Amino acid sequence: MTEEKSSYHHGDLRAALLGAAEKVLAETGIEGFSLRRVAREVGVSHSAPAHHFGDTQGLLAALATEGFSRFLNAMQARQRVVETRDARALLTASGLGYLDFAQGSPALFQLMFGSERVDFCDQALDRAANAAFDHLAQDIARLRGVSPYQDDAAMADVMAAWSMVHGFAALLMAGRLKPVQAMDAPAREAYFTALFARVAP
Amino acid sequence: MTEEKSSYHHGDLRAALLGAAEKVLAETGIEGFSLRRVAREVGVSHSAPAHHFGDTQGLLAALATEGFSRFLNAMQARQRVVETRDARALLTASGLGYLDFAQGSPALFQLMFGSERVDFCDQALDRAANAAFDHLAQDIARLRGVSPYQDDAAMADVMAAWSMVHGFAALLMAGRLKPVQAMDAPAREAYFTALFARVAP
DNA sequence: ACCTCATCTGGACATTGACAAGATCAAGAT
DNA sequence: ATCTTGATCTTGTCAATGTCCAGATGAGGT
Repeated sequence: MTEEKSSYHHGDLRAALLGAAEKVLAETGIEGFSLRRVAREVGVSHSAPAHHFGDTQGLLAALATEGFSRFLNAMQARQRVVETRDARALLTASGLGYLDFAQGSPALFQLMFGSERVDFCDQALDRAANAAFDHLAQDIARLRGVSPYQDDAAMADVMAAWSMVHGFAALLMAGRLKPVQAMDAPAREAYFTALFARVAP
Repeated sequence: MTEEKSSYHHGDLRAALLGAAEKVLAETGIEGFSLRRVAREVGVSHSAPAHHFGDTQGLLAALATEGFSRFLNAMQARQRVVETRDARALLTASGLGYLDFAQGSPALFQLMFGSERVDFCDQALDRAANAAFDHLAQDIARLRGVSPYQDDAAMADVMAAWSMVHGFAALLMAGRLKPVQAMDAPAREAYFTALFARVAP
């Protein structure tokens, strides 16, 4: 974190831009996001980001890629504090991690799932997104004892679990789940856990 | 639909702007949406929309309001073609209508649920959104025989149903439900129906 | 010492949202 | 018949933005 703004070359501008971009995204939201503002935040010229990310889509794609990585971490973090190795408890933990991420980084969550500004043709992004989803698939595989990629019923479990968590998270972030929004964090978790149990009976 | 561009006053500019706005939204998406482009589409000066809607947020709020109205219509339309009066069949029909709307107007769907550019403080918008959700609540009420607003278990059913449909629709629109996207329309409907049945056992 | 090339700067251009002042016109008041 | 009022729409303007382009800078290899 040592400040060194003497040199013409920044040293690690790409990482600095990504960090600033996340800050700007969290502050202004997707719609208010601006390349020039990100550049200002870092203290470089307005067109410096272009060299590293091409255009706005490029920067947002990189940001979303990092987002999916943290998204995966959030699910794994919840699983790490689970005492048992019970497959159902681990699946629920992933769901709670899913919610943790959405509530902790709402703008990033929205960027990853609800924006046309991200280009999923980007290979790194697609890989990161698939890795996060594969994690849920593995949870189902552990629960069912068979890989969803080889068993249609298990794949249906995956789809049901994804849809349920994501719908709950998205509606909550959109402010459309008023009865749930009135709850405090522990009550909300318990409520979600009960709902989530329906998809993996 | 008679063209009359002779007069200085348009006659029903507000409606014309709303129609053009929906067209522009569908063509360019939310991020590419532009007030000036809408004005151009109607053949009117670039700041004419401001008088009717204030600013961009105002127009999008009006657009989202109309969207929720059609959203409700889509669910009701599916229910109308149901032969039986079976409560479960009617709930499923609502879910399929939910999907119809999302797939038929993806940009509008995204505007209504996933954009910060819409101001839900707008009363008309909030009323339209609540009306659409109340419809699902009534489906559950018919199924359970008790109003969700008076019974916590029934409200949990509503939350589960909302989360499931919305998650399925949102992930499908985001291109994240690859196994489902490969299906044709009838297969997709059958698949969703099977998933949806889990939340109302 | 020189070269090469990735990195970063500064200027330019078209487009946008918002604002302000004025033009146009319909409808009621006198 | 003329005036007034207010809603509707236009024109001009400003700052901000994304993208492109030519050029400045300097690190690392030859």
